[in-house]
Amino acid sequence: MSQWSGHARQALEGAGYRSSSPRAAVVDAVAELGCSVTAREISDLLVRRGQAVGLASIYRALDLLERLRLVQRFEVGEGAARYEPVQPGGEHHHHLVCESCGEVSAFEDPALERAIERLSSRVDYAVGAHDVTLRGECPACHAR
Amino acid sequence: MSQWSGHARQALEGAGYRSSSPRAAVVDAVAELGCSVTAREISDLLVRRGQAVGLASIYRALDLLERLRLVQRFEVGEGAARYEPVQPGGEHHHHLVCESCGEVSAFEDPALERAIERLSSRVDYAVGAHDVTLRGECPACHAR
DNA sequence: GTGAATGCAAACTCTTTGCATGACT
DNA sequence: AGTCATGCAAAGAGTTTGCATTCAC
Repeated sequence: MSQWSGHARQALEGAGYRSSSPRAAVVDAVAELGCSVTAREISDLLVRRGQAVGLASIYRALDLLERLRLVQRFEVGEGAARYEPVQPGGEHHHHLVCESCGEVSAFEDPALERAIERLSSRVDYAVGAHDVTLRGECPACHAR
Repeated sequence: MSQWSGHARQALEGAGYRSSSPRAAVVDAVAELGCSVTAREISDLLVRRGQAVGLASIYRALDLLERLRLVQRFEVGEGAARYEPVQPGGEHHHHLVCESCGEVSAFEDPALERAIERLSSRVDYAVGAHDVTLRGECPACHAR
């Protein structure tokens, strides 16, 4: 994951963007928090660390990272957008959302990826990305 | 689709909810607009028809329909939630979103459903629902 | 008649934007 | 020096909530 932050900084620089410390702090926070982060969570982490960055700048940084395809934005229906680092290798995962407690966890499934790939070549859209969300109850909530 | 509105009204009544005309109008609007509707789109349709219903009541009705699993809520990243009727038979589809013009269209794919089903039984969540979004360019935007 | 549903307006949350200040190259 | 980036505060959009009124049963 730390390898992602290097990748991201390099990509930003290569695209001609300045490497200011607020921006770098956001990149680090995304790298550290990893899968499924909220703008507010990034802000909270940076405040705790004493590197507070204005929320507006966090959104601007995330927006930029998204345009450079360094993060992917998605929503699971809590009103807040979630972001996660895009791995340079292309590996990626999808999400399980617990409808009781809101927990978001990740899974990978090659068979699912293959099905989506085959499907993508069949539809009339030029498909560039996809995401899958499974909803249900996490083991902890289910036990009750 | 009209069969859905009957199903929905019956389910509402059966669950002990009053059948007021604003609520019925929302059900009809969802049935008519079908796949992928926004609260504002419902409101606009009802205004055009002269059956205007307050936005708050539309949200309350949608919320209720969702709790009764008569509609499913999802978001494709435009800030507004989308809703669609849940067919009693269980047939369902997923969505293609054009990243250029925002158009949302639907597709079905049995192979994808099978992959998700197999996957669902393997994860440690009790999976109750799923959704898949493919993002890319629609044929019209791609032509440019 | 009684409790549920509605409508309006105010409140909230998340996100974006305008603008003056400050920082990289 | 010249931009680009930041921070703050205000503006926006979507959604929710409080409360008095209306309506279904």
